[in-house]
Amino acid sequence: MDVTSIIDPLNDAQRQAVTAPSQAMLVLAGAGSGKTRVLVHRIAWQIQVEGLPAHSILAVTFTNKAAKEMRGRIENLLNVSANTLWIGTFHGIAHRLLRRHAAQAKLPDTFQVMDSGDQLRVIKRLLSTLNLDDAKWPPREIQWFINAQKDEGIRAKHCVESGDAHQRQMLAVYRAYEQLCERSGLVDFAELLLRAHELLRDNPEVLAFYQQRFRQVHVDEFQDTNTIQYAWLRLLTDGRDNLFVVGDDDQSIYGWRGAKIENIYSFQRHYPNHQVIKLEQNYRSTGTILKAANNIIANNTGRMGKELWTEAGEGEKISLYTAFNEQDEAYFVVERIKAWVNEGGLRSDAAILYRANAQSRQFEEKLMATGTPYRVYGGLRFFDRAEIKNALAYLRLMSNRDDDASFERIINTPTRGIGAKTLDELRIIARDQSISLWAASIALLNQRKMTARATNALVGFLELIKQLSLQAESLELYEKVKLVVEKSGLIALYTKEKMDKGEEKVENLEELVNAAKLFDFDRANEENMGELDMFLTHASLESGDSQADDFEDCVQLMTLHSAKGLEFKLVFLVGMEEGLFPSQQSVDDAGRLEEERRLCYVGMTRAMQQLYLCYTESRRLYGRETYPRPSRFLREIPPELIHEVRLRATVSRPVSVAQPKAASLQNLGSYKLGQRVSHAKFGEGVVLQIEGSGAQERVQINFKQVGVKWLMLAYANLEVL
DNA sequence: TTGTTCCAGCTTTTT
DNA sequence: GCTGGAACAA
Repeated sequence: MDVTSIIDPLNDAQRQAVTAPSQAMLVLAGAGSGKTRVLVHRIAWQIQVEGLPAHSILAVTFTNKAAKEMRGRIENLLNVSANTLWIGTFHGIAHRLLRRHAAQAKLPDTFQVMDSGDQLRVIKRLLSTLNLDDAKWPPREIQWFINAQKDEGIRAKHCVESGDAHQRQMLAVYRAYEQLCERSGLVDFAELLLRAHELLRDNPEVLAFYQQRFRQVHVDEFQDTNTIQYAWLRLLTDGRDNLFVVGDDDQSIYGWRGAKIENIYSFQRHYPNHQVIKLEQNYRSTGTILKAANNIIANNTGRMGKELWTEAGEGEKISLYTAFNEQDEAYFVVERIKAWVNEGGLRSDAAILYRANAQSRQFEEKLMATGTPYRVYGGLRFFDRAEIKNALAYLRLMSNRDDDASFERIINTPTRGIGAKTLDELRIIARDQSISLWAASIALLNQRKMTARATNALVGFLELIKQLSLQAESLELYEKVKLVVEKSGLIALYTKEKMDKGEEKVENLEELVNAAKLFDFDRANEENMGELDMFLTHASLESGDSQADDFEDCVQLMTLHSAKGLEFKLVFLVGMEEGLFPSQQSVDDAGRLEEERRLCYVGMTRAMQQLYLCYTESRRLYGRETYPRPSRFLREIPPELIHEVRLRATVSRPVSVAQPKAASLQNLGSYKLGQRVSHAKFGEGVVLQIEGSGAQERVQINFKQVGVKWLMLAYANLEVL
């Protein structure tokens, strides 16, 4: 067997991790140190050299993307298909266990997974049936509460009632929510993990089976595991020392959603025979970038301790740009990207990273204005779109009549004359008799108390669903989807919706049919599920990319969080200001501040060749002009690594040359960048930028007293000093 | 039922 | 200051 291809591409530390005998192992892998490579090669090693059958290996990741990549790379390395290998997300694997052992997990065979949007809707509805004012009980807060409890493994019945009225009410909602999910056969994301944990904990024969089956368990991004995920891993590997985890305490940036960095420390206590291997050689960035990143992260306390190094050279200095305001910041970045492209760089090798999504707009506008293609990450995903969720809700209801969340979603979409009144009655019956809305509809019709119109409308809806189920029975999956999309009236609804929005929705529905056609049922069809249920689960568990892979070469815009795991030759880290990064909400809490610092570390280590840091002296935020101080993280970088960009020279534009026709107004040519002017109301200032021409010509002025403002030249009545 | 107005909220995100 | 959602009027 060809072992060389597995171990040859590895450095010493990596090889040590890959070829170690089976034991508990903690691989502390710094940014860009070949973390995924170690996992992939470790698994390949076990199959090819240790002779473990592929089905006895489990590998868990956080995202579908990571799981997919890992499977692909293993198959590539071994040159065989690795279907029997269990690689998936925590939620995906948990779901698989629950499907296989639905009865032991006390779930109906037809249970459906709901995503966080569905969950929020369920909670909102619950609040109204409980007669709780959702202004006083914000649904999002309750959702957060419920998920946080579940992430800690706490069911409503385990919660200790404190005297606190607020907490008691939250608990009451939690309890009601659990009942509703039970009745509707709905399982939310956190529930998947909690149920799977309970399944193993309470069924010794199931646990024993999987403990024996999985001879090796691997975990990626271990620093991001939460309490219940780690508890689940411990059950699976109890007493067997076969847990292999890879992570980086310095890259833990999801504490706010329940990730427990402490799990890394607990690991060392729980598996006393473990071995720790540090991967510190970096294959991504220049020496300068690493030095700066190391210096920043060194300000955190309680680290495991790691220092990245590289064999590559020092590289260029880190550039620091001080912008007047966010417009100027965006302008500068876009100019630099243009220069990069002119020198032969790819746009897709350039990334603009920011702390908050709201920051993207300035950059988008400037990129748009210069005709530079770009892609913004994040935003609505395919399966999150309203029209898609509506179509899926029809399919769900066909599969499971008791799915109240879907029932509510589509009972009057498209409108079919079933109003709030009928719905209210249904809810009351459902609540009083503890039955589903579907069953309540039948009960209500039997009472024969409704008006003919309402009766007809309701009967029409029930009949529609029944008819659809009947007709769908013998059809292929994609034909079922097609049938629903057409017969439900959704296509008709969106076709007549005005503006181009409706057209897009119709296209998305067609895309859904297409997705069903391409759906790879074989991939995971060992579960006892029908094809339709598989597809619906797929829709919940993999919300799909926000846009289909666009092969156009474009500039990448994303938050620092979504940049984790990626790398770019040219990186702009923008908005490096106190209050923005670190964010205002984090500065008072040492723990949260350290998480912000890790985020900064993550951002900087994305850069391969060139790193630009930017901050502004003035920024419009929530409609207010603010004058932020430079981020403290900037001061944590040794000054000798930084090159301050002297800006005006590089940014000035030949405005008067390019726009000779702007001459209609008297002031042609008298405004240059840096020109000192005076305004009747704002006083004295300096011209920063000039835009537009003729009556639209505007100048940006930094006033001594009132700060930076844009003024229409035609009305400003400026006096040149 | 739809279009309009009003009002709160405003880090980060995957599953 | 903008956006999305909910309340309200026609």
